[in-house]
Amino acid sequence: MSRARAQALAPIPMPTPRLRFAPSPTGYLHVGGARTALFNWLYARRMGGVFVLRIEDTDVERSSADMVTGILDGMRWIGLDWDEGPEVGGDYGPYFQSQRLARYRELGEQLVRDGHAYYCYCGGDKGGSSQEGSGSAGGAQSTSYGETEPPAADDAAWDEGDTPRGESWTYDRRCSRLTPEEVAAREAAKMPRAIRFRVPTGETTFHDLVHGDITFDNAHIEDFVALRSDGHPTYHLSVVADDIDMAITHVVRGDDHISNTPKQVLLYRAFGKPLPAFAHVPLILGPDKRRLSKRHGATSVTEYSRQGYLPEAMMNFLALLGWSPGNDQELFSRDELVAAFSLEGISSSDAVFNPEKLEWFSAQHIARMPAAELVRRIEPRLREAGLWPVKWSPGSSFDSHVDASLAQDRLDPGAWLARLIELLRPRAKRLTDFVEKGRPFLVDEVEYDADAVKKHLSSPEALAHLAAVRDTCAASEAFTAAALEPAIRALADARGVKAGVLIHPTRVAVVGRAESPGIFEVLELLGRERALDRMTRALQAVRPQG
RNA sequence: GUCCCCAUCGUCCAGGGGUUAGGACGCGGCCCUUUCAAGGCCGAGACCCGGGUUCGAAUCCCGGUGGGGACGCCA
Repeated sequence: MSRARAQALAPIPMPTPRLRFAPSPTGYLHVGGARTALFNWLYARRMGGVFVLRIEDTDVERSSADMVTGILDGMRWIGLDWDEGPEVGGDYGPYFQSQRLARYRELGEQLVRDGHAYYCYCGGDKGGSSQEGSGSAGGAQSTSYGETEPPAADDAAWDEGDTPRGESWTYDRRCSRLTPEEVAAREAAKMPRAIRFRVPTGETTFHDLVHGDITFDNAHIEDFVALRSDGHPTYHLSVVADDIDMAITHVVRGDDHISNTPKQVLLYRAFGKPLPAFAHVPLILGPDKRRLSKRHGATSVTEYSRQGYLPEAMMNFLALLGWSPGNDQELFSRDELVAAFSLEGISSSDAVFNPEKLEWFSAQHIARMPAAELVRRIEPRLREAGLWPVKWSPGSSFDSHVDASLAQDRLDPGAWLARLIELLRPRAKRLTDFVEKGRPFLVDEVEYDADAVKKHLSSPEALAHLAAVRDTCAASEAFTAAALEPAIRALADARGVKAGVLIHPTRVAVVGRAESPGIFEVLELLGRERALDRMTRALQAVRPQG
């Protein structure tokens, strides 16, 4: 606190915050990565800093250009833009690690020269690891069922050997002890060599903005490979090299990187560079509390886009998954999030992804979206479903399949569509709902739901009511909700029934379903011709059975 | 197994030495109502356990338990 005061008195020039999101293009953008990107972006925007997008494609085998495109699209969909990176460039490029390989090699050699690393000729396998435990045959870790579980009671003997049970298999550093002659011999033999970092003894501590100080005993840190024998860097080297070269000030990433951080801290020190600020954000879990993955269903943001969730909702939802403004506000626009965001608000415990709440956010953002914008978002979906009712654009004429009587009523297609959307809006959770619930208004032939017909349109009484309603509607001078409602209510009185008794069959007749927006608005929107026609046809279709 | 992180309603969060422990999603009920929603109101629902510090602990400390993550020439 006193430091903050001192700053207020005599501002220390703070470098512009530079944050980055550094996805590996080995898969689509999933919600966990999206949230990490979001937190970085929010903080950069909040602080007036720079948001860098860097593609970590050093794993040539698993990376692909398609995935890069997918990730970029996913970020754009959520509403994240980047100041430096693919497609926009920047002063610290290139932003693909595959284009920075020379730099990593240079840095790798520098580590060796400075004594922080050494050449390792052990090859791709783990040769030189600790001996296998006496009981473990095979050594295939992934099928560890029986042999990794020692006998419970008489396990004292397991602890006696010089390879204590449970010791992690760390590289035994054999190549670090090679004499210059031995190294020369191997070089002469052109043996492939990797560069391994020489982890010093002692402890490594770093400060984490969400977890506080975290300390690791270096004894638990392996002499990790920094540069592979094929000349490609490992993640640790490339990340540190780039974060240094790109002047990254804040590293905000998933909790799963905490155990990588001490290795990277060691690299920063070996390079003689100051550490960035670290903030490790909690992970997003599935309902089973395990790390979110494909088997939990949709995890790619593209999939949520396809399912019609609003990107505003996704951003809002993701922001609140592991972060809080400190009060009870939940609904945020993008600008409000930027204004409210702080690293202090990030929580330290993992969060379970709750699709139902995401859907609620989506409904809330739909409810708040300006009408014109909503139409713009819905249009491509209606077109795709063959339901777009306007020939060219809002303001021109209706497509042929929409009732000519609408044109007679001198309704502008854009206005008509806007009214339809407003009727649907409070019932919509996703953009797909507008297609689904709007369909009866946009087709020539309604599909009749069998259950609805059975329930509301099968009895002789219901059909008689429907016929009466049709006649009343036909007689109504104006085909508007305001005119139809009193007329139909009066009809109900005259027939000695509640209005609902008339309305149910009418609804099923005109939209084919038991649910719809208010029936009077529905009738008005449908227009006289289509509404009467549907009632008539319903009567004809059902009568023979009644 | 080893190391690291974490622990408030089912879920997401707020709070935090003395509170009727707050909000949201979901759930139940009521209101509104022509249906379905939306909206409004009400309700059920939580501080992991054990020690310690303290007049007082959900809150601070320690231990346990539980959960998660990491232990690659993947990122």
